[in-house]
Amino acid sequence: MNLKTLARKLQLSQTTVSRALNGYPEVSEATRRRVEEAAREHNYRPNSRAKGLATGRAMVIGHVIPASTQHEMLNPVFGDFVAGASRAYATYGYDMMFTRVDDGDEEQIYHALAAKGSVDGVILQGPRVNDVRIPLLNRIGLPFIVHGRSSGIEENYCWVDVNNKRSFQRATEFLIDLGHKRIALINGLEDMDFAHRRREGYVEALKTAGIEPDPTLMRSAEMTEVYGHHETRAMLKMEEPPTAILAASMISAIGVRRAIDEAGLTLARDVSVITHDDDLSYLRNGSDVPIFTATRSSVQQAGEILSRMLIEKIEQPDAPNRNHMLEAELVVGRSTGPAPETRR
Amino acid sequence: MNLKTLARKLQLSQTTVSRALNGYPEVSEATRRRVEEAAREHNYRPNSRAKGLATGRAMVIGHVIPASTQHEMLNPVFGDFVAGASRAYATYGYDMMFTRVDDGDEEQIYHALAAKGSVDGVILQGPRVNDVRIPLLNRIGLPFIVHGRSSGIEENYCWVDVNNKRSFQRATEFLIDLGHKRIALINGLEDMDFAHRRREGYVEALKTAGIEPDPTLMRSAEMTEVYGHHETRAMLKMEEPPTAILAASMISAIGVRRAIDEAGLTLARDVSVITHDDDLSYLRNGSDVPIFTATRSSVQQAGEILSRMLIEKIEQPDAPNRNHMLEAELVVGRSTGPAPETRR
DNA sequence: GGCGCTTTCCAAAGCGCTTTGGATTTCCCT
DNA sequence: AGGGAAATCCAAAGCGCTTTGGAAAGCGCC
Repeated sequence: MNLKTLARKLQLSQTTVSRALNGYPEVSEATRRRVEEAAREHNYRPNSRAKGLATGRAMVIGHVIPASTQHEMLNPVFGDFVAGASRAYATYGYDMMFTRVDDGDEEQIYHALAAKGSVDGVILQGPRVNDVRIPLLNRIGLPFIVHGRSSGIEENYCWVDVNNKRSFQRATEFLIDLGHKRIALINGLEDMDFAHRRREGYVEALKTAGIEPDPTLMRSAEMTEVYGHHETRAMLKMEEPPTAILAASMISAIGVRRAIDEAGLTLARDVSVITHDDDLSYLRNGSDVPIFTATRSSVQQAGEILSRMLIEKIEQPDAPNRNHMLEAELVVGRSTGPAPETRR
Repeated sequence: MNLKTLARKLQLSQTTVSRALNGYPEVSEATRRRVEEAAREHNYRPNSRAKGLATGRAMVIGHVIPASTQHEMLNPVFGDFVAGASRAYATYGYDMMFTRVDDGDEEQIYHALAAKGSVDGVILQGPRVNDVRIPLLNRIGLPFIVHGRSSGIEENYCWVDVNNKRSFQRATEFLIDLGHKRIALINGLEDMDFAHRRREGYVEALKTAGIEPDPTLMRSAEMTEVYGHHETRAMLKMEEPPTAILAASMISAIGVRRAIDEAGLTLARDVSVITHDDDLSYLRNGSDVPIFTATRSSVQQAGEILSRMLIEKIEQPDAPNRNHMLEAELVVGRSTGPAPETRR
């Protein structure tokens, strides 16, 4: 069923039917009702490609997912983020499209998306330090918004980010206040901007407290469970092992915990752990009492805010770029306690 | 840059340029090269909506994601599945589109997708027992493939599934062979087909061994960490607690493990655990030695097979429906041991 | 009754591509 | 040289929608 046959069936012109369905005022309420009725009955929906061609709008938001460095899609954070984003899309009538990109082809892909006109805007996930995609997108002129920021990029762009530096600074201070001096950081990949900032916060808190940051206590990699386990096990075997560990995600914290258990140590008593908690639905930080002391910020909520802002940007291209900083809250759970030395 | 201006620039007709770019033989190699060169130089890409309108193909695969019962998207499995699928899409030139659907609107959504023509086919994720979406899609005539199967649906359809029944049957037998008699099942939601089948396998193994299934040892809910923890804690407080637990996913198994630790018991020695392992990239079951004994089947691989089969179906609509059964392998890790009674 | 205004509708152009049906040129062979 | 096949190109229609620029009808008003 297409417009033409529907119009013929109704003995009306395509124009009138189209206008009736799109809420234009030039059509009487009576015919509008008649048209809507018929549309429902015949299960008519305007062909999205034709509509897009005519309007120049795709009503689709693009997500470009790096493939070989597998961060984004495989990271459990991805699902929650997308769930949040989809909530906003659904209310505004947008669909979301994912395009996989192999490393190095990024410039290509963005050019292609813009030229093909298959999306009205894109969400830039997982920004790195000095991320070239930002100037690229500005140059191309495709509306975009960044989930996170990019240190080193001076250009003006739209972003939503968690205050990663502050939250890890606070977490570190919290441990210092508990008497810890050997505090390890099991960070994400530090070319990722969020990890870069977290490290800054961690280092700054240490320095402020007069503790010299120890490079052997700072690790960086993709935030898997196995990674958390591996690094913790290694560090616990050190001559002066850490008494506290900052982990980058719930998943890696689970690995940290496994290593602590295996070493015959007790969480909180022997080794304190603080993790960042993205508040993932499938991996809640406990039910009533949090398992881990954590810096918490819902990535699902971030997704929703982000996509809403992008849609606003698409619909009002000339509005100035907006930003939104989310503060992570520090929730105290069962994984932290006074430093062992302090106790004696 | 569009076809028209590109053609004008080349002093050629649109027809010739289009044919040159789409590999038709009616154009000389010389002009083809000239055209390709110019297209590259001007960064020309055919507008996907216009192309779609003309060809009747969207080159997009749809994923419909249930929203309120949040299983699919939030489940960490989602990311890995999509990553696998995207690999196939990328090689065949398809994009993937996600549409969020609130409960009850499913019929609507599929009708809309088909009528709007915004996708060439859909992947049906998370089939339930007696899933009405299958007859619906058959009726609508939109190409689709099911990730899993649906018990109770007799219609002919295309699917890829893990042999869930067999794998849980084997896992249960494995525990029985170790002397366990009180074996608990912490299952997923049992209106989901995969969970339904796992339970069948579990029950059948028990009965075959002459063990009467105990309803108090069978739990069912969404497979979160907190759920695994909660049910395990409850069961360990029973008069006759289980000596072995079958968990439905790595995430819930982590919760199971946490409850065992908290109860002061030791994994494998006091309580054995087997889990299903979807081989998620961020949640590998250990590095060299598996953490958990598990039935393992890569969901990423499933995604790839599934999307490839769907594309084949789209490109050859008249080919008969194909199916693909994946066998989960049983990997023995450090979470299982002989039943406590047996040891004395 | 004729004028202007609003209401209601329509024919046709245009979005950017593919594809049909032909036209033109080149080439080879007898 | 002439005829047919092969190679190369093109004009125009069509995909299904929106939107422009009017036209027709209905209305009150002087």
